[in-house]
Amino acid sequence: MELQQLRYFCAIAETGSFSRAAQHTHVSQPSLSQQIRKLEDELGARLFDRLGRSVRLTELGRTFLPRARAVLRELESARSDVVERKASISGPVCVGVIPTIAPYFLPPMLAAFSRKCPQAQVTVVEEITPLLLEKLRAGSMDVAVVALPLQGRAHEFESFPLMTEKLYAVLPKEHGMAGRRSIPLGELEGEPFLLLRDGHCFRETAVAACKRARVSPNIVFESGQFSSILSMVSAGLGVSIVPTMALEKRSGCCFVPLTDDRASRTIGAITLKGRSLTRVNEAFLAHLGAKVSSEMD
Amino acid sequence: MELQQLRYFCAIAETGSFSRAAQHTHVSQPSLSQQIRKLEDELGARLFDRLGRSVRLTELGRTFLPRARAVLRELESARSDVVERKASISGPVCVGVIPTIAPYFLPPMLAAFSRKCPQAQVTVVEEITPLLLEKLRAGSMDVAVVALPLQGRAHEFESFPLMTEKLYAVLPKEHGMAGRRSIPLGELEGEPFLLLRDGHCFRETAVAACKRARVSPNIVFESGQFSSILSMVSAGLGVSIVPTMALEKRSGCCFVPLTDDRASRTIGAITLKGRSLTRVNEAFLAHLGAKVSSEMD
DNA sequence: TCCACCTATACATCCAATATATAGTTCGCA
DNA sequence: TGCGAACTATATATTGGATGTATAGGTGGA
Repeated sequence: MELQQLRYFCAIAETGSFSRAAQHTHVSQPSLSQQIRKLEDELGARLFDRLGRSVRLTELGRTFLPRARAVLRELESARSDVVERKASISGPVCVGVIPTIAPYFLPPMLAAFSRKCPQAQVTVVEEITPLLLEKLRAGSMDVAVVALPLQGRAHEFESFPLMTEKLYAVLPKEHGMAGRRSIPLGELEGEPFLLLRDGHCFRETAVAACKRARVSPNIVFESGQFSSILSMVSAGLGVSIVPTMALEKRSGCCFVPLTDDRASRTIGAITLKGRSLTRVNEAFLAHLGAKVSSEMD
Repeated sequence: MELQQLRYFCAIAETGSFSRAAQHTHVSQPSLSQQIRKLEDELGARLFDRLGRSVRLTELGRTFLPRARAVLRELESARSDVVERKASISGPVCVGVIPTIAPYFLPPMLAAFSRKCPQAQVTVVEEITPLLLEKLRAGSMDVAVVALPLQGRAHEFESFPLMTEKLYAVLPKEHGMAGRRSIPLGELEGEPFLLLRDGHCFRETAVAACKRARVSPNIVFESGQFSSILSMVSAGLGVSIVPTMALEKRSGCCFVPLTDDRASRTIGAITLKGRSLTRVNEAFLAHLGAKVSSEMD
C-alpha cells in the first residue's frame, strides 16, 4: 500500500473516472489502472465497480475513501508542521552557565532576548563547566556560556568567543597598594589569598596567572562565589583576583588592574559539535554575539 | 515523502542507531542513510544529529516522530478496517421487489435472514420492475426480486432463478367451472377479466398466457394488487389469473390450476452485472436460494 | 596508535512505476 | 444492426529510484 495508490484512489473517487483522474493527476490512465489493481489485490477486494461508461465506488470503497483521505491528511499535516516549526523562532532553549559568569553576564542578556523572542522558552542551568559539558553531551542542554579555552575534549564542542575581560587584584581599602593605578601580580607574593573553591574554572585561571608571576598563593579562604570573597577582602582577611564583570562598589575594598597582559579571562558560548541547532538556538547564540552559520536551507 | 522513509525514520528513532534499525527492518544500512537523507532534504531540516557513536533525534525530529507515527497508524487502521469489513457480514442491503411478489414471498425470507444475520440492515423497496432496474443501475439498490426473464437490456443484469410457480384461474364460487380440477385457459374465452394495471409485469404474463390460448380477454377491472382482484372476483364481477403465491382462503372464490404447462411465472433475484457484492449482499442472495460465486478472495 | 564501531559515499543491480500502443467493452446513434 | 466514440484493461518497453555491496571517513576506547 503506497501513498501514490491512495492519491490515485482518491482522485478516481472524486472524478468518478480513471481517465479524468489521469488528466487531473498528470499521469497516464494505464498507470492508474495498474496501481488501483495492485491496491485492490493487496486489500483483497474491489474498490471500484467498473461499469461500462463509468466507475463507481463499491460499498467497501466508500468506507475506505475517508480512511485513505485521513492518511493523506495526516501526511500533509506532518509536513506543514515541520515547515511551521522551521519558520517560527519558538520553542525551548536550555542554556548553561558557570557560577562566575551567571549573575553578571546573563540577566541583561536574558531580559533582552525574551523581549526580542517572546516565543522562546529559555531555561537556565548554573553549574561548573564539567557538568555543563556533560549535559551538552547528553543533549539535555543546547548552549553553555563558559570560560574559554576548554581543557581537554575541546574538539567535542563548537566554541563561539564572546568577550575577553581583564583581571583585577582585589585589596582591602587599607592595603598599601590600594591606591595604585595597576599592580604586577608578583608584588602580591606572600599575601594571604582568598580564592574560589576547586572545581570553579576561574580558580585555575587565577592560579595560572600566579604561576606565571612566580607567585605561590597562600590560600586562606575558599568560596563558591565572588561576592563572599569580596566581603572577606573588605573585612581585611586578604587579597584576591577577580574578572572585570565581578567588580562592584564595595566600601571596604578596591580593585586594581593587573599589569600582566595575559591576566585575562575569555568568555564564550559553546555547543556540542555536530548537533543541529533549532532556530531559537541560533537566535539565542546570535543574540549573545556569536557568529553562527547554519548549514541547511 | 514516502511511507518507507517514515518507517525507517521511526525505526531509527526507536533503536537510536542506523545499524540496528537496518537489522530490525531487514534492509541494508546505506539504504537507511539514503532514505533518511532524502526525507531530510525534502523537509529542509535534519531529523537526526549524527554524533560519532550514536545518533539522536533533533528537536525537530522529536516533534516529527509522533506525526510520522500518526501517518503509519492511520494507514494500519485503514487496512485493518478493510479486513474487518471484509470478514464481517454486516452493513446495508437494499432489496427491491415487485408488488406481486412482495407481500407473499419476502416477509418470511426477511424474518429468517435477520435472524441469521442480525448485523445486516435490510431495506426493502416495492416498485414495478422498470423502476427497480433503474435503481439497480444507479447503484442505490443491491438486489431485486422480480419475474424472469427480463424484457430487453437483460444483459445488463445477472439473474438468479429462485422458483417457478403455476398459474391459477380465479373463479367466483358460483361459476360453472368452480369445482373443476383444472381448466384450459381457452375455456374462459368471453368471460369478463380482472387484471393487474399496466406496468405490472404479471399483467404481461397473464396476457401472454391468454394469447397462447387464443383468448382475447375482455378486461373489466384493473388493480394494483391481487387482493383487490380476489375481492372483486368474490363479488362475482369476473374471473382472473393469479400465481400460486397469491392463493389465499377466500369465501367467495376458488382457484383452479390452468392446464397449460407454460402458464407459469418464474421468480428470480437479479443484480447489476459487474457490480461487486458485499458479503451481506452475497449472504442475502444465498439466503434467497441463489447460487452465488464470489470472484476475489 | 591501533582496532572496533558507526555512518556516509560510490557504484552496480534490479524492481517497479510509468508511458506508449492496443485490445476489449459499452453506449449512443443512425 | 452496425459503426464510431469513450472508457478501462492488457502488453511491452523504458526509466527512475530503492536496494545491496564495497569502501571511505570519522569517532571512541584499549
